Amino acid sequence: MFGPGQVVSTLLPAVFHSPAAHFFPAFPTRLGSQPQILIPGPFISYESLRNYLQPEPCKEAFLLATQAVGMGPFTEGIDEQRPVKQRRARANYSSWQLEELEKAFETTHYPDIFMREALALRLDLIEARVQVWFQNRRAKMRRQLKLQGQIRGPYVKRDEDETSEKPVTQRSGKWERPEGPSSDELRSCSIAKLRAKAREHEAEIHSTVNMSGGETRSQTQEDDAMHNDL
DNA sequence: TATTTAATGAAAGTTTG
DNA sequence: CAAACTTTCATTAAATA
Repeated sequence: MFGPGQVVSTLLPAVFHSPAAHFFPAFPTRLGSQPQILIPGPFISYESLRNYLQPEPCKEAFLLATQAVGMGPFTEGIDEQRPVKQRRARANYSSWQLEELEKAFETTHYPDIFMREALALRLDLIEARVQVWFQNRRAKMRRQLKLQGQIRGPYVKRDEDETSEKPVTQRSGKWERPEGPSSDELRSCSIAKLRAKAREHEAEIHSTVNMSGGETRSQTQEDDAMHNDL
């Protein structure tokens, strides 16, 4: 339906960080209170969301591109083989995004690709950010549990709620759909492929589209402003 | 300045083609 | 078997109290 880049092409970072960015799917909970303009999720390309916060492959592509063209502040005085790898700008998630992430975390500590994608779409994030958030959140939980254990003594039963949860849908590092077979697996395969393709394409896209931009800054301040306005 | 937490990279595991 | 995915863990660094 959408070729990668087709939708994105007009959505330059500058546009994306404008208030227009907030036309993207908002929360049902938030929708309850205020009517707002929505663009249905399916009309937003995966790439566009990824572009929203640039993932690493984009950056690399960008670096490579700027190097190739011989432009870019990045290349000056830099060891040719090792271009300075800029760290991604730290995202600053808005309170409503964090709320929803926390809610989701209560549901499961190990969301599968589908849940992450859905969540990402809903929160105007890219799936990679959601994934990283969950990783860090689990790390935080483990830290807290450990601390708790130290305080309470050797064996604290990881009692009740989700603390007793392990990678439920996960088997030693590999994810597995709960319901298991057939169509789900097929879908997961195709999604993985799509995502791989998307990555390839976004590299191309960004090598051209992103010349002006540089790193995106976190959108969430704007989000907050916007959503508080609502 | 200390704390919190997003981002990164390495290592190790599984599945798939 | 390599690639593509996941995980944890340790670490770095930005934002903030």
